[in-house]
Amino acid sequence: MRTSEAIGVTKLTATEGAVLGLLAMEGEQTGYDLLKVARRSVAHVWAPAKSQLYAVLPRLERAGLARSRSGGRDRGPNRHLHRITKRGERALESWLETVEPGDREGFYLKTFLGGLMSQEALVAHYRQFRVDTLEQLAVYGELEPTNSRRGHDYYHYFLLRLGIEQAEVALAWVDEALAELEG
Amino acid sequence: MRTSEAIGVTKLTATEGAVLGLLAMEGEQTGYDLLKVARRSVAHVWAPAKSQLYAVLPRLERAGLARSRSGGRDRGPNRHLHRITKRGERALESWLETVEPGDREGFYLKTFLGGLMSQEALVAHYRQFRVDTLEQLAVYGELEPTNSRRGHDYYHYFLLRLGIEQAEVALAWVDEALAELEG
DNA sequence: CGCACCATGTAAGCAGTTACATGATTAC
DNA sequence: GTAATCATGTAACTGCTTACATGGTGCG
Repeated sequence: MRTSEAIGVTKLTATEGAVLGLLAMEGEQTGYDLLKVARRSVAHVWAPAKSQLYAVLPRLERAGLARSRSGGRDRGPNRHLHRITKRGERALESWLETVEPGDREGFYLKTFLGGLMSQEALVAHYRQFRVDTLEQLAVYGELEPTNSRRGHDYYHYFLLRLGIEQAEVALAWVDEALAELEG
Repeated sequence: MRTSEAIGVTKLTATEGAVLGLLAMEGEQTGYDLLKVARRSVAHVWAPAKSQLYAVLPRLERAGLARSRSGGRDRGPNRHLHRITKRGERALESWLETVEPGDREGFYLKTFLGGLMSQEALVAHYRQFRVDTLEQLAVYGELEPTNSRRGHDYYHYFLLRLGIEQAEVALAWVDEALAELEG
């Protein structure tokens, strides 16, 4: 949120984007509910700590991207129901459509919220992920022939193999996904 | 370093372990050199920022795990040559041999330094990684049948597939690695 | 009676990034 | 000249985790 109210769009961090995305997907929620939702849906991609979530919500509110109201309960601690604002929706859309080369976490998060963006934007993310994966494979391809398989290199080679295999699977996956999304 | 000088062993964070590991592997180094070494070796597993490295080195020194001397150069900024101490070696060994369930980053880092630990400790790390991978697969196995492939689930399914395929590759990889290490 | 769940947060520390700041040496 | 490399750091954030703190509700 450190930037550019001047050009009318607020830049979001991943945490902010994720929370706004959940609010957009799920509607008005308490912090507690957001945590539960996150844990049973995005968890393998993004798993915020309780303290982190409760820190982000007021930040979003101060920036005018979300608003909260005290929710209908008389007992126990005040429930704060949070919802995304129009400004928040604009910021979310702009964040969702921004492709960041090399940002794998961002890719997972944004494509998890794929239903909130245009087809073109989604495809652009997948295409960038494909490029990133190819670059990763190229790095491994340079490393591999320099590995002597002796001394410390013996141990490094195991990890190199895992990296290569993971990248190859990712490449096959992204090609299939692109075929389906663009097909 | 927040703990237990009382029992004689200092617990290390991942960053501290990684730096001590590099010092143990490469011998006396400047911060600058450590950065370069890290970038051409561990980079795909652990890639510290410059500011991070320069912050850790004095921390290690204050804890008596590393020592530095002004290195032989008259010009430019002082070169600080860092080396691991006996205490550092003990702390490193204890960190290396500690298996942390579910800590994938830690697994990568520690097995990268596999040459610095016993065969048994190394195998224990791989075995735990196998268990973690199976657990991950079990989580995906529960998620998959609940996915409707409609609405937002349509987008989540892509990520679920990637997760499953990555985990399957990891499982095959760890089995092969264990066969080689235990064989 | 105790435990799990609802619901909110604060505090403290490390992890990691980007930007700022300085200044010498070496190679083109 | 100027760019890269050597070599050191500081400042300011955000991200993320663990531990602390509080208090009501509902179930067995």
